[in-house]
Amino acid sequence: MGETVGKRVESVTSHDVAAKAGVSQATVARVFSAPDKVAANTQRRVREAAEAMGYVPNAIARSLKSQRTHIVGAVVPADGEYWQSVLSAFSRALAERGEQLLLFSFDDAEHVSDALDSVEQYRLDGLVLASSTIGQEHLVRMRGSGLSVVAFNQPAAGGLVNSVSVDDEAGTSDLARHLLAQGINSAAFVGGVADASTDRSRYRGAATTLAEAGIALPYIEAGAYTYDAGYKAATHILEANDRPDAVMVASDEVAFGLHDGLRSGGIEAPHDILITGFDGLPQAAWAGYDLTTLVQPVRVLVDEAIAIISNSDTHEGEQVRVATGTIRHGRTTRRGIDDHHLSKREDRP
Amino acid sequence: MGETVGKRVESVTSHDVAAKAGVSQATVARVFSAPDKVAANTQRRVREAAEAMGYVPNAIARSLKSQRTHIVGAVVPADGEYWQSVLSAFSRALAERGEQLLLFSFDDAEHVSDALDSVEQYRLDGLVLASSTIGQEHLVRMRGSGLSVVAFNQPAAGGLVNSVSVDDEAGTSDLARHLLAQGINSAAFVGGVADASTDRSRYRGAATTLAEAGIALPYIEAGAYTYDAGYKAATHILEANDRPDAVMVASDEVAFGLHDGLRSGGIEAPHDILITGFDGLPQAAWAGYDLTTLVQPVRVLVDEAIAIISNSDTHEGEQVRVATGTIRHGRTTRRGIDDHHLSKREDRP
DNA sequence: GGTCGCGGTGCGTACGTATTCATTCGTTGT
DNA sequence: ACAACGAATGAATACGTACGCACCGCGACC
Repeated sequence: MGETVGKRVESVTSHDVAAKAGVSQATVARVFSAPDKVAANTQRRVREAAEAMGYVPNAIARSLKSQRTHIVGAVVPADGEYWQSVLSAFSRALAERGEQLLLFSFDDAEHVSDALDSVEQYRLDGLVLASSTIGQEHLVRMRGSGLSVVAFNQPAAGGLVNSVSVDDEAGTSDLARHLLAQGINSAAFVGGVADASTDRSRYRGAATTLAEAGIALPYIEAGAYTYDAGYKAATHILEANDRPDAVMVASDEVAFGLHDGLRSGGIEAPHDILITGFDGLPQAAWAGYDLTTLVQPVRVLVDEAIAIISNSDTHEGEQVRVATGTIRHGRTTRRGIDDHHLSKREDRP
Repeated sequence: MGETVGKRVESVTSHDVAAKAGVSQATVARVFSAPDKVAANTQRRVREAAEAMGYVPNAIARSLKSQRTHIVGAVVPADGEYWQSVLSAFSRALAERGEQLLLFSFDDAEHVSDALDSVEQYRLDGLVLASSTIGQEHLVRMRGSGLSVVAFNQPAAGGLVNSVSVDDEAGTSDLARHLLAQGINSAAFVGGVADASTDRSRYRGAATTLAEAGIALPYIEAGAYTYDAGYKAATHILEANDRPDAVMVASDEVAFGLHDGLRSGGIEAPHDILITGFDGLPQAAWAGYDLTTLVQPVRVLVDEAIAIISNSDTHEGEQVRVATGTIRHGRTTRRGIDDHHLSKREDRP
């Protein structure tokens, strides 16, 4: 183990390269930031020297000088399948544009504040705030910090900061219409957290549309946007006197739990009950679920968010983009194998 | 320079605060980086001025001076449930230590190189390389760049760079013993990508242990570590002349697909076949699967990785940590539902 | 042929902070 | 009471790069 003689890997700078190539530091800097301003001949000499010395431009110093970090921050909940897919999409989209992604994920609302403290110190080019559990006081604070902020799927943030979100209300409205087309006569709604703005919007879209058909939509709160919460919420359906024809769930992950919870109680979809989700997670396509759900146009939302961030002269609170999702038609609402019309089914053991 | 009187949302620096508080810039800097070196009285004045002006220390400048960014990079595949859980764990662990996480995720191997280019420019405190699809040439290159690198679950990297990984061989060996205890007489192994080092290790552990009991272990390659690949691989089992008693799968996500693929072919676990996975994903605990799997001690691995990175004087290639997982006993290997006595809670059609 | 224009390069400086060194002042030891 | 000392602070500098400005040489235009 004698190849490296001490910690001698230190910091070869543009000055070092300049000396070796026989040019000035400024020229070296230009080679790597504005190549068209340097003669081809000189450029080749510099690049050779840089290569030989293992020179790599220092992005930190560059950022300090240029006041642009090329880093976008993302504050995202640590848990939840949906947020992970959003994060993945952001990472991809930013990489394509040569931007880096600084990740702040948090368990509970407590840590959000700590994360935002750090956010301010790094002079990021932009900041994406995901999760509807971020309080308004944080939004206001970030707005004042001078960087361009965009709230992701947090409808309530509209007017405070830029925001992009899926059209929750239109989404559940579409799903409700789809259920009506299947001939349902009753339904229930399973939400995650009742006072989340997305939860309210999604319920409203469903309830309004069903009301037009004269169908009431009782609300059941699972308590969290998790599989377990959905599994437990199934008992509310199982123990009800008259079982609804369909259950609309506020998120796919909760829907998976509900699906399995109902099955453990002997209720199968779509035979005994119809189920719809929301989000369009990859798992919704898994054969084990094959869930009918509203697929969020994540890529569109992400691109919009990045566009807003890049366009730095957008005044805060002005941009409010809403994208509409599309229905994925899965097994869980596929009627007709053994019953063409809906009626209360008591023929199950 | 003079006092700029007017609307200045941008850049309130330590100099500005110093002027307002009637102290020098050095004192302001000390208040925020070494508070115990400043008199309480002065400190209060400075903090008040800073608060009033909305001063926030500039982490970029700090990093340039101190040569430490407090940012750790992570190169992680964009897809795959397992990697997302690892990422989540890293994010949490780093946040607790006041470090930030710069995320580089990639779709295919092409983009890895681009990502690593960026990695070098930001002078990160450390770098985590996840995914076994990172070529050795990249490892060597990173090793030479002077930052402390640690390979995550990439056994083949041992000796080249620091590495932490789960004990694949011991894991599948344990699972195999568990299966033997269930009385199996035949088995098959479904891998993801045949030439991945983790795939080979996991197969070896299973095959060796089963061989001791006189059981051969044919290898089936799913082609990828995805649900769909597992679903398709099920056909190999379904079409086989004599169906094995058990299938050991190299990853949970593939196991889920296999499970559902077998079910669609009328083969149910554990009634007709036993299934084991590997990784210990949250979904393995979902009632729909309840998969027997080897739970990776992700938190331990992550902590080890961070410890190696923090301990900057560890020479590359010296640290090779291996952690052993624990078996999660799920439904998919629970023999006796139909063989022996069992309290049937519900009948399956 | 002189001046204008322009591509190409060097010099100097600024980005905002951390830290070394020197200086001042109040305190303690004998 | 005087010297020695430590705590507190200010002045100056360095971290590595980008960019404005000045400068130089050379072809073009009138």
